[in-house]
Amino acid sequence: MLNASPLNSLEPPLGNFDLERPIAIPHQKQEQILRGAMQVFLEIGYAETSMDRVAAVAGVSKQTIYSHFGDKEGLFKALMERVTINRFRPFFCNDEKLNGEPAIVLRQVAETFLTLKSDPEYLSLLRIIISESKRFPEFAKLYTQTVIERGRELLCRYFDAHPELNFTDSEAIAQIFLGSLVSYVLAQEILYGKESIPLESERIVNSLVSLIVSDRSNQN
Amino acid sequence: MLNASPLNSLEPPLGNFDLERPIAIPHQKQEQILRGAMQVFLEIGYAETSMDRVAAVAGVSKQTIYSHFGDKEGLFKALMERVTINRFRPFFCNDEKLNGEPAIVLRQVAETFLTLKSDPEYLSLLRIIISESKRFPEFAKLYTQTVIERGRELLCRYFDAHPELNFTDSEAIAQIFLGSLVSYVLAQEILYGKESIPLESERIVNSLVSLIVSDRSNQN
DNA sequence: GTCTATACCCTGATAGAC
DNA sequence: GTCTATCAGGGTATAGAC
Repeated sequence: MLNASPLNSLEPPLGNFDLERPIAIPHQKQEQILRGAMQVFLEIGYAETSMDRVAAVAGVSKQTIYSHFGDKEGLFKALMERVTINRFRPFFCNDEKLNGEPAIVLRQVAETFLTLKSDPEYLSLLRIIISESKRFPEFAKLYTQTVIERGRELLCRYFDAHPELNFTDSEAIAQIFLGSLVSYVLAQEILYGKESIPLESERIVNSLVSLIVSDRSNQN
Repeated sequence: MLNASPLNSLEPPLGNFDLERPIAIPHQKQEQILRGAMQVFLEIGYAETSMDRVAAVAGVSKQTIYSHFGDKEGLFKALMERVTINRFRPFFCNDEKLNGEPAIVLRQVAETFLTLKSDPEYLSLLRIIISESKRFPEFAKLYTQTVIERGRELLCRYFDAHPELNFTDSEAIAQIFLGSLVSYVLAQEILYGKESIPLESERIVNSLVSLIVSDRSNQN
């Protein structure tokens, strides 16, 4: 089994991704294969995806895929590592925005996050990460690290810089803040909530912000 | 294709389940098949599950399954309908608990919900509903209806009966309350957050309750 | 390096005995 | 109703020509 692709050769042990490491630039054929693979895997999931279909969509022969990525699992891993990190890393890296009044900053964070609601690629990616979380736990962990852990850290830092918010456990509050947004997207989009129990983003943002910045000065 | 099983014969159009309709009691063989099917489907997902394996686990021949449920899709649908409704319906049906002081009632609701965190069957069910939400949207909708819609309704009714909470949009608050719990379970258990960024249930419950019951009397 | 052709396995589904 | 035996098709992966 060949394993000399730039994507795999320097790969750290599973579940121990280095988020700061720059993504290796693959050769042109590999890029072409990965683009096709992304389309198919994200559309129909791991088990349903056949290598024939990936080859057809990517416009290469099956053997070419096998020589570059070893087997189906190798292809999927290479794809998911690239796509997870590339999609989510930029999202929580712009620290500079977190300055200003809580009501305004938090509203902006929430609204930025909720743009994902109408991003089909993000929705497919989230679904496949959950779907394959048992077979490929490393990508579930990678997601929690890149999105949840980073987001929580950034929010925590902001909360701690604003003692007037009066939080006794800023980590938990950050988790609640992000979690309510994640599950709102999940329920409305992936679980078709918008078809049976629609609820506008704006209402979530308004109520969430008002809960967070509410005056707690006269409480224990 | 036979379709005379009690589970299917009276089935309403897909995506239009009647939550009040009592579940038909299947014959003994059907029960036996469904138990085996549940084990396999919840463990490894729809696409990976083979009818051979279900037959082996259930202790019947493949043909017996086919004569009862028609095909793989029919088996899965019968299973999911039963298991989704049976697992979730009782959860939000005990209205009587929702009486008393907000801080106490809401804490109890949250704690009850979070018992699901250590319920492997619930976790598998949630994962497969999300995994198959594209192929079988009807069960995603069934889930949103039985869990999210019902839960939101109950909470809304409680909130509206307690104007001192000073909510301008109790529906949105209810969504945030339940959503933060759902996503906490998702992140910690299904996405292995507890291995990399553990956070105790108690902290979530404390902060969530304190956010909700916080004094908003001197705000717009 | 990339292609065509193919080996070999396992799948969902069926036929027919009892 | 339930079983054993079997079919046709499509899956991953490989061999060998160029």
